Amino acid sequence: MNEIPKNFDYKSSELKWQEFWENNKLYESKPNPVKKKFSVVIPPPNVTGILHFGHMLNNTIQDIYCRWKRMKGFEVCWVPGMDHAGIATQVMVEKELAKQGKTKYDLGREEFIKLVWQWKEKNGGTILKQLRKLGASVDWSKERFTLDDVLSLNVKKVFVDLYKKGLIYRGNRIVNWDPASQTAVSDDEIFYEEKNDKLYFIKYKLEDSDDYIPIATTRPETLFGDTAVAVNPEDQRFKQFKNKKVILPFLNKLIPVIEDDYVDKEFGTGALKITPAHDLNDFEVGKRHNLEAITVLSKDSKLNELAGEFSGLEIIEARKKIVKRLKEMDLLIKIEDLTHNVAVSERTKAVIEPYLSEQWFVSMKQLAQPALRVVKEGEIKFFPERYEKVYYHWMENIRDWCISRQLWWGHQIPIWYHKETGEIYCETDPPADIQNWNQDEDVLDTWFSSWLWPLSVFGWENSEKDATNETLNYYYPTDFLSTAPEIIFLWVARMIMAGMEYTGKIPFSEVYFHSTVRDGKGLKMSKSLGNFSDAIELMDKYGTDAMRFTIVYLAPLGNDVLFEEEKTQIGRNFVTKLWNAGRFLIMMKEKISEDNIEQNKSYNADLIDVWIESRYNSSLADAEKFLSEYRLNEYSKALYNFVWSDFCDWYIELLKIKIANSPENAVRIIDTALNYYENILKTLHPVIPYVTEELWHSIREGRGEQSISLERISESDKGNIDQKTEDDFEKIKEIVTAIRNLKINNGIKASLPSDVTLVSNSDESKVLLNLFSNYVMKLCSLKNLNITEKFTSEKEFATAVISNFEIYLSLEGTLNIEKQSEKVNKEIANLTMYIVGLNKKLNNENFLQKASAEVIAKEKEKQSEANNKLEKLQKLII
RNA sequence: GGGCGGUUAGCUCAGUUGGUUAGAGUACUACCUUGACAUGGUAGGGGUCAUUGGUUCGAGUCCAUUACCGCCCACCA
Repeated sequence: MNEIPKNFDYKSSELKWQEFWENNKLYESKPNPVKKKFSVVIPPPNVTGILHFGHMLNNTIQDIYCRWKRMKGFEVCWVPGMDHAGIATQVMVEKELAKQGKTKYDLGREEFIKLVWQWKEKNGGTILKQLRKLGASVDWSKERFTLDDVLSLNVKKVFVDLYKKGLIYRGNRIVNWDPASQTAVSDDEIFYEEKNDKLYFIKYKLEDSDDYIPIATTRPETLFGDTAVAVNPEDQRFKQFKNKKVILPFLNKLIPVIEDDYVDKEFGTGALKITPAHDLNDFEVGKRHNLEAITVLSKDSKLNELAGEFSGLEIIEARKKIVKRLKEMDLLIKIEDLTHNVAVSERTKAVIEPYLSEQWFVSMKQLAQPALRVVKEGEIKFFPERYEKVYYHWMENIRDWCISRQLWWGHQIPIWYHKETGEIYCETDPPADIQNWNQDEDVLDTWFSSWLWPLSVFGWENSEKDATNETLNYYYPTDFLSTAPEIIFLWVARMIMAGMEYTGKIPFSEVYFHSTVRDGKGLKMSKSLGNFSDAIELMDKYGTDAMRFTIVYLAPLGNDVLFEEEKTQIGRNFVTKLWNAGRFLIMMKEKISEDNIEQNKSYNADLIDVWIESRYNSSLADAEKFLSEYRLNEYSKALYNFVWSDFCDWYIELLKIKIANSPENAVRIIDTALNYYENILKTLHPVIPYVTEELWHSIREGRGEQSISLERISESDKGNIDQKTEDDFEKIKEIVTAIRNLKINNGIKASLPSDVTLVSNSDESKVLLNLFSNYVMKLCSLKNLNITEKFTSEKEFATAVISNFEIYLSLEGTLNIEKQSEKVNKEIANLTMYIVGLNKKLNNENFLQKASAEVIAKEKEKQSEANNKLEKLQKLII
């Protein structure tokens, strides 16, 4: 056997196992009707993506479940892949082009797309390499990309299908227009910025008098598109304007005064100009009152020909000039400062222009119904549960989905317009006489391919063939989805809708929304804030296992993870501890075989064996329970505590003594320990894959198994959980701690052999102690341990009381009487307070009447125990 | 503005249907280079459970209120 280094050399070992797993195709899955399956699809990261803490957490979680289920005997299939990420990718390539002083128009659509593909092949997919480093046990043979042929065909099929069902329509809608990239962006691709602006108060004169309605606006330049002035129906100030018309400045056009609840009486003047083509709310008002929507801005945010003398001007300049002219015409009342939120494009940072344009929409109401039902009826469960409410609210108020994007990178819309007749053709394949048709220029929203992901990765094709598609029928619906809460609507809800619409089945049964990873102060990690740690760098520095363990240990269900580099010590130290425990056991095993002492054939399990068996099964049961509840931090803590405290601090320490005491049982003892250690490695493998694999091979050297990840984790055996033994053991631990405590507090070196007398009247306790006296002596460095019923002595002793034991530590002249009695007095004081409280409770008639008999009995027992202890303590003082 | 979470030791979190003197890890302090591990061992100090009020024999736990933090939705011209 090779010398085992003091620390795990993760740098070389990680790569070794990662390649081993992949080259041997350990995680490739095939439908296996004999086994239960566990299938998961990865939330496809952007092809431009780089692994950050969110990915690390999310993929570690998925890997934990996949490895755990695999080791529980499931046929596990975890499908990896990437998303083409329309805007992100296109913007990235456009930036590269810009460095060469070129734009995409210089290349043309076809060449540009070629270039993006080249970029993808060369630079894309970094994140998949990083997933390998993370140890993700995905099935690489099933890797998919949302622009793969099959997936693209699915996208087209679904578009055509929904179009023919009348669920996709073209409409004039206000969209968030990004003037910089010249495309509509979704609500999720914009953010709001607080901005200081001006609020202009303008007179709109009545047609037949000199009276006017004062309106307030931040955007006077859009007045050319005004088609009404609206007031609140309850606003008494404007009653006389009801059914009247006002004159639009510059154009001298008459527009009606209308009443609508939408208008806030308190804001501005209480009268609002309505510009349906350039404001979302105005558009809604316009629809209610049948108003015309007049576009006065061009796509690059300049006033168009309707603006007369101002046409061709940029917004800001036009605004200045218009205000100046209004003032000259005595139509400007005043200008106020105003702070308000302005929508900004996430990608280009340009101010979003609400713009009326022709876009393609999916009608959502009908699709939402079944998707709402399956969550309400519990067919799909969310963790944490509260996201169900969020989901209901959104689904019940769902809006139509704008799916067209004015981009080149993505799935081009399968719609062709006849050059002459304008007729619309919608099929997956182009029309035969293609020269007479123009295809719609737009591409589909990236989420239009992602919402089919759980179906399309398994070869679904929306045809009769699906019924006999073994892969699809075996793996779909998937079992588990782990994702970020931000994309509950963008992605999760839509996958449920697509699943229900196309298969009548849910796409997954449980959804876990993982924590948001923040910095130590609770701020979201971002490059601009500079509080961004590089996940990969830290993996290199501390080891992947340490990072995986730490981040899971820190992630409570439903709360954020506050991550700081120094916290990585939790995982690093634990991995080291695990490593060294294994190293020690292997060394012991070697040493024992070298000693070559004849072994006893019969070995009877003792209390320590029963205890560790019980603790192992309890911990395993806890771990499983926490996993099933998605309480990952508790799961990792349960294992951490078992390994560190029970196994290393107590079991291994006891084992050293046990072997020294009975070398004729050494082989049996160390083999038992190694067996537990193997079990520990297995239960930890899902969260700490590399170290456990490495150690497992060290332990089982020459026995030919492939990988620990293909081993089985046994069921936790409730029958082997022995609460009585665990309680007894706690008593021993208490006594050991108390004796050590006495030594330290009396200035006796821990290693100095001392005499201790334990006094107890309980036969049961004495039997227990006698069994362990040898261990207690070693653990506390005693030269004598006397167990008796009565004890008196003239010598000086340090004393303590633990449950039904009195402990006397011989001081042999080192006594510190003051310190000693101070300690006991303090304990007596505390105990007395406690007893007073109990007495009060037990003398309270109300309590005796209303509390359950069980509770009362419990309280009485506490009382007598406390009195008992008090009595013993008082005796010590005298 | 509407909705939803959270607030327990310096920090990160547990705390079951109300019933011990509220627990753990970490950080801190002291001691220990004991033949796996100083990325270690042993022990110790540290909390009026955010506020106020209520229900109850009994509240960290249930109800209400306020404050602060966070998230989601909407975005007011």
